[in-house]
Amino acid sequence: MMPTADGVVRASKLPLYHQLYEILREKVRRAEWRPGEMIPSESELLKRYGVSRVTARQALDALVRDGLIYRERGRGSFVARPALEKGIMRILSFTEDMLQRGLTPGTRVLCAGVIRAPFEIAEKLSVEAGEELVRLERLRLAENEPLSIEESHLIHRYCPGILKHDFAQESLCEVLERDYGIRWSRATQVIRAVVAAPREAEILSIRPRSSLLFLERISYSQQSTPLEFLRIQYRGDRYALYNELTG
Amino acid sequence: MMPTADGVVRASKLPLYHQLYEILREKVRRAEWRPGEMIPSESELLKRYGVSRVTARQALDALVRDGLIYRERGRGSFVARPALEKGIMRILSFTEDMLQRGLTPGTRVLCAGVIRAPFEIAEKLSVEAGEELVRLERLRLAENEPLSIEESHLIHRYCPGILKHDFAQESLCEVLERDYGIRWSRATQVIRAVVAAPREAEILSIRPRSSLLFLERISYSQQSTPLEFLRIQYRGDRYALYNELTG
DNA sequence: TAGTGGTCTAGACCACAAA
DNA sequence: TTGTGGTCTAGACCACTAA
Repeated sequence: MMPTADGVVRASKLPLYHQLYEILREKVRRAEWRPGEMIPSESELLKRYGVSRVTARQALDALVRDGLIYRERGRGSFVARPALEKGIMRILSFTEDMLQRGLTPGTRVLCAGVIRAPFEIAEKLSVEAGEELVRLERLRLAENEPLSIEESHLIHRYCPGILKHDFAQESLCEVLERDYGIRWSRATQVIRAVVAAPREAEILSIRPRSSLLFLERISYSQQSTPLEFLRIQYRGDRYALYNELTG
Repeated sequence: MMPTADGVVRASKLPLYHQLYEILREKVRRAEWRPGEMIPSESELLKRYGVSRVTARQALDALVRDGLIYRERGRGSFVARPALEKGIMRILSFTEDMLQRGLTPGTRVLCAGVIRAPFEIAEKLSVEAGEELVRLERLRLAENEPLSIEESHLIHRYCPGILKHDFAQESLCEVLERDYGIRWSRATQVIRAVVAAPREAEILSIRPRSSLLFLERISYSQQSTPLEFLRIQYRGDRYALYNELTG
């Protein structure tokens, strides 16, 4: 439900300030303006999009809160430098994560199919036990070396037919967004240290009983519906998480 | 620079919406209204504080973003239930952490002394190698069972004489705040899974080569000076971290 | 001095909830 | 029907920056 072309649609159900916010956010994201560069002033936006000043400011304020732009009185509004994630951990796809770390990502599919939700997973996804889930198990590589095993569980009825894709080539995230309009708004996760089971040790090419960093994550759609339950087991010797805390 | 009494001050340098925000935030914080209870409607706030609707809404929107209130069209604005810390991890003392988890904390001091900063720690604290550091190693207990080993390193010149305290009884955090005026404003940390070394396994009463959740944390004072380098090794079988991610 | 963003106002129409 | 919050407008004055 994006505003068509490049302008706001007054007939739309989406508020004008939200449409304008989306338009400007896309321009920043697509790097239409470079970091540090000035974006159109408020008065230009009023003329360009035919909205009132308050409405335009509502959109701009949201961009400031997102850390995408900053504003200086008397000077203008500017695209922010790629922000240091202010203590907030973002949901990253494996590919994004690897590229940020300067590593080349790779993927092999270990297993892909539909299963009946066991009780403990059904509970986390707020569905009935026995509900159909898409289960996708992938080996993730960094620089062609095994790094982690990811086991995704998606509620099948929200993404029917998704298994026809080859997830060694395509990103699950991208397919969900492109074909099903699903994007993650937030997630909760538990972080543990566990001992590698024999099967996982073999797949990851490590000694049995090595340490693994183990994540269990529930991801929520924009409608705040839990749609994915994810388990990731990272090789303890090759992966660490980084975060910031506030006082 | 709080608004005096209970009203906005038009002569103040602080914007009206910010004054109103502070006033309302205090009322919520002091539990003047109970969670779930309706707060005055916009029209009441306009009359009560003599501001325009846009201004009042600016204050209310900020409270919504803070998670202190929620609003429902046609019904009113209500005090939110105690919010789940929205993805931001806070720096907790061991005691706070245990009490939140409903466990009884305990501490034994394994080692306390002054050392010369080795290179890798000096670097993280931005001091010269060889600078005097207070090193405090503690065993942490939950329900009288070993849970973790904490190794703190503090820059000695910021807290001279701190070792006269008995840290089996006193909290390091509290002593730092009370006697030295030091409080943590933020921290950065790295999270890993490691294999327990023989000494640590013995202290923690676990099998050798068990998995440990390993944190390395640098804590910054209010002046943004790094003052503490902390290593914590948690038993993997008894401890997990929880956090939230944003999309 | 001209242009920018920061603040504030009075008033309007709407969708929605509850009585 | 009444009251609530959601959206939007046109216009105003201000402080600040840069020429």
